[in-house]
Amino acid sequence: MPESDFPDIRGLHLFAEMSDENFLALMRGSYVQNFPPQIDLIEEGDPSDFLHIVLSGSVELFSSWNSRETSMATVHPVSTFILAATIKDAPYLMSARTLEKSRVALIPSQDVRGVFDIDAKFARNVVTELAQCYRSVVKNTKDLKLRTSLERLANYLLRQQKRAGGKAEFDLPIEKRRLASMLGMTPENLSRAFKSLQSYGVSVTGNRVAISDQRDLEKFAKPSPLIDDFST
Amino acid sequence: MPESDFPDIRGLHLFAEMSDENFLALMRGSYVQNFPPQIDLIEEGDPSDFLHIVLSGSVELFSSWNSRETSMATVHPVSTFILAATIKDAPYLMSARTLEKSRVALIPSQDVRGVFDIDAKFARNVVTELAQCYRSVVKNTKDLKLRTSLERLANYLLRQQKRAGGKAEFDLPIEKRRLASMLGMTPENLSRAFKSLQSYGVSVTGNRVAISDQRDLEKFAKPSPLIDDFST
DNA sequence: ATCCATGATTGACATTTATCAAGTCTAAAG
DNA sequence: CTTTAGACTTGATAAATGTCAATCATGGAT
Repeated sequence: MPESDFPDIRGLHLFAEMSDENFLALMRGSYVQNFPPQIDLIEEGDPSDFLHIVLSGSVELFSSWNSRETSMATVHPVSTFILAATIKDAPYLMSARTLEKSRVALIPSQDVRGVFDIDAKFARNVVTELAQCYRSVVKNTKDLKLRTSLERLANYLLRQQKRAGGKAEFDLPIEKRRLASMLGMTPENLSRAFKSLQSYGVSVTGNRVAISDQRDLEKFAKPSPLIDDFST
Repeated sequence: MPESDFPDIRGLHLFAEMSDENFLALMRGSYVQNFPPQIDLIEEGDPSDFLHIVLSGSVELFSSWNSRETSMATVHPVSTFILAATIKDAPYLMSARTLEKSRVALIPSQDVRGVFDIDAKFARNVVTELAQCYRSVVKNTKDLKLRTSLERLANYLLRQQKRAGGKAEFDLPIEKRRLASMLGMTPENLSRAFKSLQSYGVSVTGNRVAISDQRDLEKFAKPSPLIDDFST
């Protein structure tokens, strides 16, 4: 791996506090690769040989069963993915593919587990990261089970708006078909859901979303920190 | 906490490998309490002051939003719950209530975090436990998003059957209304789903389930280790 | 033993969501 | 500039799921 990539990785909370020695040991066995769009990086069920880090571009995590497929998450730079499988030395539960041209670092799982055992700071941060991931998935489950698809979309828009700086207008960061799958609905249904949200002041043209009546949309969406907050 | 409860807790993988000294330090600040059925132990949103351990009885984890409620998991002895909140020092994402008369140990979260920082073995096992929890929730999400309610029920029955020893007959370990909520459906729908599964050789009387044609049910349910296996 | 509260079931119906089949739009390639 | 492939949309329809109301168990309490 070129040393120019070190800072990005070191900047991740996960790697920020470990010793230089251990960090370099991890980097030594790792490598970086550039992938074109729509390339499968991981297939669920495979042994978890590498911890992956998206350095640029973006990666979709998805799962399949019985010839159905669903989007589980989109990973943006700079983030790791499939940490749990790496730590547990268990098969991947999700597949991964690039959405666009992407640069991905690969750290051998064995090395990660090795350093985990000897570097307490790293171990500490692995735990924080895992706890964070766990809580994200729990929130997602609550979103899925407690809300209708229309409510999920409304709250998604509010989350996205906040993430984009809170302005009344912002761009959807992913394709609508993928968004539909993330929210657990069909693309057709998403189209109709956007239409229904017009009554609450939401208008969409292409990827651009405008929220004309913030108050009204929030009254409908009823966002909750215990489902919609990123951090906590 | 009475010393008689120590072995049960020490027997948990989470606490099995830490030093005696640190284990006793944890126990020193902890206490045990007996609760009647249907008592709220935790309300989501509260600060996570204690790591909880079910010693006997059983506890339901559930969540609410907009006056709806959903069952997230049932915790059986001997297991901890809400470890992630404790470690992150973040508010609980789920509420908890006893389902039956239950004995619950409470370990101050601050102590858990303290020992976590000085006991590498404990830290190691916290990570394993968290990774396990994370993967469980991911499997649950796949179950919810990739399967219809009928398929979820069929696979639930197969999992329960395996857990009960693989016999053709076994008992449902929870109320049907709660099962319905766990599976993301209404009690009425669960009733109809059981009826629909008759065509695949499933018969239910009260809590007793009998599977007459294992092959047929599996052909319909299409269980997958990446969704239905407990361990991996 | 009877009563009563609670959960489970059933039927009728409404709502939500998915599916299928056209279409429209858009952006990149020739 | 035109073509074309893919995403998006729309309408019609079907399937799945939820709601409401009534009824049927079942197991404790009196």
